[in-house]
Amino acid sequence: MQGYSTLWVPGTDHAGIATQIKVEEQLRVNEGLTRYDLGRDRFLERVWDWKHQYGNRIINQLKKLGASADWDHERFTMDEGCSRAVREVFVNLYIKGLIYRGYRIINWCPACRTALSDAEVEYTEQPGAFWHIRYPVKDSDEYIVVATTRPETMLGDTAVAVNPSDERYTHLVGKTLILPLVGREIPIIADDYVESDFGTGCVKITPAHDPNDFEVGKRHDLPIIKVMNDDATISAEYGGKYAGLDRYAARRAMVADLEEQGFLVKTEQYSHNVGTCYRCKTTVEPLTSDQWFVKMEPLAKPALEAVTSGNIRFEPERFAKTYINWMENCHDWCISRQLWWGHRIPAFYCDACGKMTVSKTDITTCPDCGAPVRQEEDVLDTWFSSALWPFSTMGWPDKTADLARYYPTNVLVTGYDIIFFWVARMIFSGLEHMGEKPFSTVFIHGLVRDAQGRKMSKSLGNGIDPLQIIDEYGADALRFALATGNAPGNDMRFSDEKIESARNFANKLWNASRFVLMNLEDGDSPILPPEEKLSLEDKWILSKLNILTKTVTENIDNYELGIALSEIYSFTWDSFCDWYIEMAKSRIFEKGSEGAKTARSVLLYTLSSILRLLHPYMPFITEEIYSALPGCEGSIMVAEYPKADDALAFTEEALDIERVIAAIVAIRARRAEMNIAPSKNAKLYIVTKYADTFTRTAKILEKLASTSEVHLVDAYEADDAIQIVTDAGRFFIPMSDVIDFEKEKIRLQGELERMLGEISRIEKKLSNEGFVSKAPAAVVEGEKAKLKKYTEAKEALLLALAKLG
RNA sequence: GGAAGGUUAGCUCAGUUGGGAGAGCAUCUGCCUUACAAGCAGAGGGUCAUAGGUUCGAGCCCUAUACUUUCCACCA
Repeated sequence: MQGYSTLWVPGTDHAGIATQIKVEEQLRVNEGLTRYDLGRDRFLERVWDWKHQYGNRIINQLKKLGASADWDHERFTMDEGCSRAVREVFVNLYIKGLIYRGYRIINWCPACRTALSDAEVEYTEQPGAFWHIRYPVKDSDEYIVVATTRPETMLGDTAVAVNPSDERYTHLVGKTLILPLVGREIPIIADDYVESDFGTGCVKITPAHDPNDFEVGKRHDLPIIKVMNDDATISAEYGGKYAGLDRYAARRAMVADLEEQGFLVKTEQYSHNVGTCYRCKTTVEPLTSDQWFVKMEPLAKPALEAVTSGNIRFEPERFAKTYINWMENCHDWCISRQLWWGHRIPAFYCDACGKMTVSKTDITTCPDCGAPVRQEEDVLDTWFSSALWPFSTMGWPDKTADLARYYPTNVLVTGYDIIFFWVARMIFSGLEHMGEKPFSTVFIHGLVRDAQGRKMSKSLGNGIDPLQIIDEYGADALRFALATGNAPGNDMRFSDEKIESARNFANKLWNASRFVLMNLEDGDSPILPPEEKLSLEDKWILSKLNILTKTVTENIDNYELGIALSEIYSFTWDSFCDWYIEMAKSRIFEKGSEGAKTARSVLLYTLSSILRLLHPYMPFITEEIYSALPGCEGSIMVAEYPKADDALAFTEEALDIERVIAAIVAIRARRAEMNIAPSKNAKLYIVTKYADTFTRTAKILEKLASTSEVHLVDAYEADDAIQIVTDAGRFFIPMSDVIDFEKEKIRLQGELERMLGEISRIEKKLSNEGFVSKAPAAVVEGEKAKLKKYTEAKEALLLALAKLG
């Protein structure tokens, strides 16, 4: 609408874990099969079937919402183009040494049977116990007590650590312990990682099942003993009598045995944070495993710099801190997943010669020895492909026209919950592979919660189906409700009241439009007549519209969508409907008159402007109404967005109407207070120094204040007042109740100052010879016109101030 | 443990260079006034969490406290 070429790429990612779980569940429930029963290829066919059946839902929801996306440009992370980009990136990073394969400790979900990245682990506070266990020192009566929340992992203990400065244990460092239940000998080591004042000051070290222990193990060159299988049962190799038991069953059994054999010193109740799988909520088991990683340090550095330098800006700004904090502290990114649904890692193993080949294209034989190769079974983290979205969707690695035109893009809009998952990774991926940031501004919005403020979730069943809301209230109402009364980045509660109010607004706009349309005559258009034909109230609404246009544009430019919308709302409802239309009626109903024609033009002009200002928020109703207006050709989608025009700033006239409105409000209030029925007309005597204003608006007063006669009396003294004369008596309203002279004075002075500022700014500009000679003539003329306008406004303000004394 | 946010009308929330305390919903009163009862016209309702400070002036800026939400890290 503002004439820019824009692109919104709609699309979806393949949601690796979530989708695979869903299809596996379907398979199990409907056919009693597992994915292994089908085998990889046939299982993937099923997933694609599922994708084709349900994958369009999001897209359809977007369409139903009226999203103005480029639907021909729709992309999916598993489509051909995106997949090609994934391979390109993977191989490039591998060659650069930024992707490596390693035996590391990772987060393992025993239910999904896959590795998870750090970001995919959610911590929840859970009650647990803290078991204090006695570890006897070899060839001695001494012992050490360790405290643990996961006694089952002691099967994999390869040391006990104490703090080197902890004098209680100094004499034991270097000695050997006998691991209870197992009988294995393990050393006592000293490491700064241990905090003396927590627990007993002694930590059992299980490098295979704890990330910190893994680090300690590396430092002390400890063996890694992995005691759990992929399904979190105890392994046969190291499990002894506990082999095959589930981790929790093993825990119970071992605690019982420890107690029986006198190793259990005490059991404390203890509440602690437990990592769970973000998809299935199963408690994550840290364990060592062969996985693929992205080396983060070299990527994080420029990504950090891009934001700290302001090259990429977060809106609202506070989210930059979230981002920076994460980027500064992130570990290497585990990108392999033991799933089938996803981009299969393009690494090929030769069993004959042991060589591994990473390749952009599929290979069947080893480039070294010619023997057949087998491809890596693992797939990539979904976010690995989502991270490439800004360029993978533009045809990269080819140098396409789209890529040249739309990379980098301006704004990324997303929720704060995926700043780490998505935004961070798009930024470092874009910088690394394109050599340039993917976008300039990250516009963060909050989350929609239910009416009680809870996060929407499947288990609570408190989610909202947008399609159902749209069905009931309309897409425009939904959009309005989501945009209004909400500051950027803040969560909002979704409630029926809110959407009903939005629906009512749409209804109000519809009815106002009906009024305008049903009163039109042939030849009417939204083109304004010359200024001298405009009435006071015309000038008032046009001035207000002009201010509105300015405010809305400024706020949208500043990403303040909610403020902009509420301005449109109150202008439309309060100013346009409640006052202007009511004021215009007296002229409108004088069919065939010049005044009626003018009023219709102003109605059309204002309505058309409202529709265009509102269109980004409420596309459907605005399009529908706009298409019915005379002089509004084509789709509103490509109509020009209103621009502020100071030729329509009628400051003085607007003030006059504000006074009349104040008077009417005061009269109505007094009537209501005195129980004068609205149907009862009253006579009005206005004693005022604003006689001129009230003369010109007598008809409006008559109608909107339910009076039969309006009499004006010039005032020479300061005893201005409105008198209401009815059968019931005579009521006085001091003019000072209607117009707060002091406040008005302050307001006018403020206005005057602004005008003087504008005037001096323009005068300075015009006195600059360079500007006058070099700027286009139209621009110079425009400035001169503005100067004239402002000067007039200044005179008017001075006059008004003089009136106030 | 670290960080960010919140505390404003009965409820849900706006309030962006410090000067008017607001909206929607709810409540009360009166109205089917020829666009609209999903509406119109009135009305009531708030020591802007607390305590200090800066300022002519603070919901807004500073300091501290209380309560609360979320994120990150995670002590075995």
